[in-house]
Amino acid sequence: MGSAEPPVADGELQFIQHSAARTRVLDAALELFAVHGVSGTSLQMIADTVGITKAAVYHQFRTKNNVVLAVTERELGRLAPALQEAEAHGDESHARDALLVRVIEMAVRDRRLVRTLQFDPVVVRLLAEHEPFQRFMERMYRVLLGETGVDGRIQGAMLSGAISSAVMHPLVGDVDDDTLRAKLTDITRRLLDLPGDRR
Amino acid sequence: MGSAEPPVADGELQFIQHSAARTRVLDAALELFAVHGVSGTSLQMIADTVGITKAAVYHQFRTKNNVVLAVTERELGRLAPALQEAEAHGDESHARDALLVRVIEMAVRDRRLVRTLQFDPVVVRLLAEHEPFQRFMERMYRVLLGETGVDGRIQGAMLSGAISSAVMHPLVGDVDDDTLRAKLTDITRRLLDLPGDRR
DNA sequence: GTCTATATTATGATAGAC
DNA sequence: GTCTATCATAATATAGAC
Repeated sequence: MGSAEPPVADGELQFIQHSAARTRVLDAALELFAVHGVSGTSLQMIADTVGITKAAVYHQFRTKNNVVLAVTERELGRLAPALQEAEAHGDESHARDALLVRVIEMAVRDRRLVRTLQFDPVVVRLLAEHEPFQRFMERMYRVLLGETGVDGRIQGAMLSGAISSAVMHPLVGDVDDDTLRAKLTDITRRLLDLPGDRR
Repeated sequence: MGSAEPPVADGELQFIQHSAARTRVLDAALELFAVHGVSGTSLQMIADTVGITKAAVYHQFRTKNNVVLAVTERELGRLAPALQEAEAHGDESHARDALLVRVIEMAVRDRRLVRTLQFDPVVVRLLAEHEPFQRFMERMYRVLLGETGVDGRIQGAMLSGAISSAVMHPLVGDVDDDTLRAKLTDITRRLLDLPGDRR
């Protein structure tokens, strides 16, 4: 591992502070990923967006894959504090609700990024292959769903997709953030209460 | 428009019969798109999977984009009969339910393809840019949602994502088709009834 | 319908100067 | 931290023979 690059996705996911230059690259990459997908985004496009050359990007990240990793890690890591708070919370039901609110908040605010983080094939493979990501998502679902039988897992899958889709779907492109957040929170809460009133 | 290629996505979406050679290409393309995404899939990969050369693929489709178009058109077109039936149905509520069942059926059966058709950036752009696709999706949502205020659109966005996600999420990878279809139908019906019992 | 061969451009990646 | 220059490879696409 080179001296320029921080450890990538080993240990627990957390907030990671990047240098200004790296942050510019990651911001540009994320924005481009959202529009063209990861595979449809070249390092040249990223470099052009930042206003530097490819070589300068390679000074910050050894491979394109490391850019994808860093982006995914950074964005997922933004949920880490909310997750930790929820896990520390005494009341299970309140913890779930609090985390849900934070997840919806982030999804609504960063609508454009949701498709990339949840559905891009490259990111999906990353999430499946790297243990820290898996562990993080497991913790998320443990809080959001409680114990996970078949019903709970189907429910969780639907929930995650419903939230994602609700913020990125063309149907709701013109709905403002506040309205969307409110409706989404409301419907999601009811969805979680559906099968047998599990509260 | 060349003599070898059929009209692509003008007029209404419908079942389209392709030649055996074209069908082989489209099948391979769809399978590869599902794994690597559209941008992550090259014509070389498609050719290799079919067992022919790139040139042979180009004999069937003038550009890669036309392959993507044809794939999208073919798969979406498979819902056309169900949509027409539903539109012809007298009772609005029964029509909605019948279409829903067909959509879920197809989503569950072709789990691997859902991510591509619903979320791949290239396909999403296609759907947004080509009128026939837009018109088709409008008709789908008209039947599934009835009149479309803000609430209905948010609900529709959630519904589409919830179904998609429920069939493609790692959480439900080991759930068999029958179980998944049953639970999904059940939860979806309840989701549609949620805000103010709109039946 | 499929092939070989080729043109053109873009891609991920590296070396070394400033 | 950024640059110019370069490399090897892979991409989309075409021409023309069988």
